[in-house]
Amino acid sequence: MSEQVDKNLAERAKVFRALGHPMRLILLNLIREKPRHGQELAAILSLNPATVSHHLAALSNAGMVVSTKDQYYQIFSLVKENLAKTLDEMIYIPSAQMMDSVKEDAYKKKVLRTFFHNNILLAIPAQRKKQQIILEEIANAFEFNRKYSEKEVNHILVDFYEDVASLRRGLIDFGLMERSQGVYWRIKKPSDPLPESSLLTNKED
Amino acid sequence: MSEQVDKNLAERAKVFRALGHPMRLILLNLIREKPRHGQELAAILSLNPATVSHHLAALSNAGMVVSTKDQYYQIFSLVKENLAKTLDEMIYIPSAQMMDSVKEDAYKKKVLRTFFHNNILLAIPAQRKKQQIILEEIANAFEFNRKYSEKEVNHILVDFYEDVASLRRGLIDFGLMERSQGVYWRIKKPSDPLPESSLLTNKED
DNA sequence: TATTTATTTTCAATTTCATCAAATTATATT
DNA sequence: AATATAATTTGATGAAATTGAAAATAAATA
Repeated sequence: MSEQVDKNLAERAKVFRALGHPMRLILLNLIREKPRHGQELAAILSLNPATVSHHLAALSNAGMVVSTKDQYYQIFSLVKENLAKTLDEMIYIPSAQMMDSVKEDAYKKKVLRTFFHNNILLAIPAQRKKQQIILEEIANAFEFNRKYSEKEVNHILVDFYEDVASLRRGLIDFGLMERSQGVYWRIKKPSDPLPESSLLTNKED
Repeated sequence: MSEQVDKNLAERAKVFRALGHPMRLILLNLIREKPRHGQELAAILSLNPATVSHHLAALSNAGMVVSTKDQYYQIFSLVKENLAKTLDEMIYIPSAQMMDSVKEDAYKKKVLRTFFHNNILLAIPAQRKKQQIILEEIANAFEFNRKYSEKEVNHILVDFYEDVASLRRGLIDFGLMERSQGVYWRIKKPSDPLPESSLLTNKED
């Protein structure tokens, strides 16, 4: 439940962050006039195309714009529905959920501080609740709607912790990722079931 | 005119940036329930008071909260009026002003790129229009609603450029700062008049 | 196939932000 | 005065964001 809010919270913050740059506000207004492609926007703003691409990616990740491909043009247009809310609505957390959310947040932060240092996992926690927290954190290194080979998965995981096999299995067990014939992909927030298995018990893969 | 928009743009972006952090969203919701002081908020969130202070300063600078002093408590409360707008309204720039704004922005960026490197002023431009741009940039290093001694002013300016006397005089001439008996303060955007004097002509101070 | 055009990704340099400890400022209490 | 409490500022450190050059993709066209 409070999970839901927390998740939401991070996502709301992401929207605000995406809007928190003057150049991106100009981009949105140019796109509002009519859908445009990156090259055009870069020309208008006399900006490096790569820079525009970065900005558009941020806006796209936050759901403020969508793009469709037309020939070799990527045409960006505004998602007006997502701009209809007031700041107030974007910010609001029902007070019933507040304390849960706050406590959850404080607990998570404590666990992450304990088990991570400089983005490196010091050890795999013994408690499943804590495993869940650290695995959710690690899962964020993977994008949604993308396939990863096992090699790619390992490459990402080894930066966190040497025992990539345990991490990989944990991500699957906790429903954060799925695998089919050697291909992995991230899963869109499961309904938070604690799995039977623990990362510290059955070690085979 | 397009100045007006640009200025606005930066300010709007600042509001979004202030809202672009999960912790600050929680802070706003806690403050919404009832006005609170920093210590209380820090305790609830098990956060260092200094951290809370920084967050509240960001929210305050963006106009999302105000504070009143009561004994030695600084009580923060929500500015609901500023949360009533939709994202759309916050973002919108009338298309008439768009092109002006864009051109202005591109020009400014070009001038700043030419005359600054790593936040250091390479030279004082000869044209007053460009002087204005670089001085406005430098003026941002000073806060509003604060007094600075000449020593403090110099200390800030010397990081930009050795000839602090010229910069100081420029800030005054262009109406970006005012001085009275050795005390300086920043001025709230004048109506952009180009002064008669140029930084490169009369050099006495 | 080779070349052009648009876009994205990767990498590196730089800047800005987040966080907390320590020092400082301001007010209240003894 | 000395002590206690709240808040802010400063400094250090790590994390994240911005930017653009260069390389990699992808589609169109000669």
